Amino acid sequence: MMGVMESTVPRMSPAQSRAWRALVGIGQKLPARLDDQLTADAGIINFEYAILQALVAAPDATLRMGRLAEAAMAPIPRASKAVTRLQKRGLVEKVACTDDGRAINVHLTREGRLAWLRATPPHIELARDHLLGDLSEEQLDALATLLEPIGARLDQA
Amino acid sequence: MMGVMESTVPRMSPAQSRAWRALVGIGQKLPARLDDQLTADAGIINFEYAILQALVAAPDATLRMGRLAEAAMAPIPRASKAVTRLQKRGLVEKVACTDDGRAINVHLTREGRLAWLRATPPHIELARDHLLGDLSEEQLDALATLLEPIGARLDQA
DNA sequence: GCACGGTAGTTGCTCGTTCAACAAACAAGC
DNA sequence: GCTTGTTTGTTGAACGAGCAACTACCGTGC
Repeated sequence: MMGVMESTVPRMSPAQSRAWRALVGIGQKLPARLDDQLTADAGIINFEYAILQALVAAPDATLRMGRLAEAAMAPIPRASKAVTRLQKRGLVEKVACTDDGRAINVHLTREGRLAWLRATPPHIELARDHLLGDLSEEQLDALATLLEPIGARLDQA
Repeated sequence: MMGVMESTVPRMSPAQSRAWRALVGIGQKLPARLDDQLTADAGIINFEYAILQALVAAPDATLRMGRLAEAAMAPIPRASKAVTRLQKRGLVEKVACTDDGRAINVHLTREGRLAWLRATPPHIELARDHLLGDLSEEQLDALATLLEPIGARLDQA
């Protein structure tokens, strides 16, 4: 009976399961690794880095909460709490918006920019040199071309 | 001054940053997607599925806690808590080991096997058909060959 | 037999994420 | 100028992960 039941379970081809395993492995280990590097070098986690990054790239180093969440590809509550954390550490400040009483402008402080500057070189180095370092331009393109459609499919419900 | 500071920040080539973005996107979205599918179909999260999977593949559907943690590629405390959760839901049972008083044998119950059977087809379908579906055998091999060294480098401290 | 170091798991605490509920402010229509 | 509905963020509670104690047990050497 057990044998009968298990025989109905669908299977993947060897190539599929190899690719799948590799993919899942990335999904498990990459986020943890990014957090480790950033925590060690700047005392922030990856998502907080994404927030600083978005602010660095923004005009006047300022972004409304909603836009910030959007730029960091996260739901608003998550951004709101992360901003509160960063504010307590002085990396960011919240400024009430005069145009719209509901809105909050998040502004990168000098401390916040310094943290970003401290975090970024090792971050790039990890990505570029350590993880992608030995891939040729063609391999990088091939990798991106293979992954992008998968990423796109992950977005649809 | 700001310009001077920013000019010292290292940069990635276009191909590198494209591949990097794709990779990080996978790392963010894939785990969440797996949890969503498994929660919807069997009321478990991905890590709990990994535990059931390891037990299904084990002789007598039983594994010592430590071996189980190893099979699920997780530290022991994480496995311990997950097993306790699964036990409370009746998917797994803990059996004291007669040989070694410290050890705990984790055994898959009938309920647990049913949950695995319920979860697996949609899980395979998501991986194989929805996410990897349109890749040829050659592309799957290429993807795995590109990702595996990256995964390996993620393991080293 | 006992003391010792090592091993197997558990538990407590902190932290970040999620989701639903909430408050506050805007905007439109009557 | 209210009221109703919508947008913008915040907050509270529940959950899982990580890490450092801690307990309990094994094994070795004396």
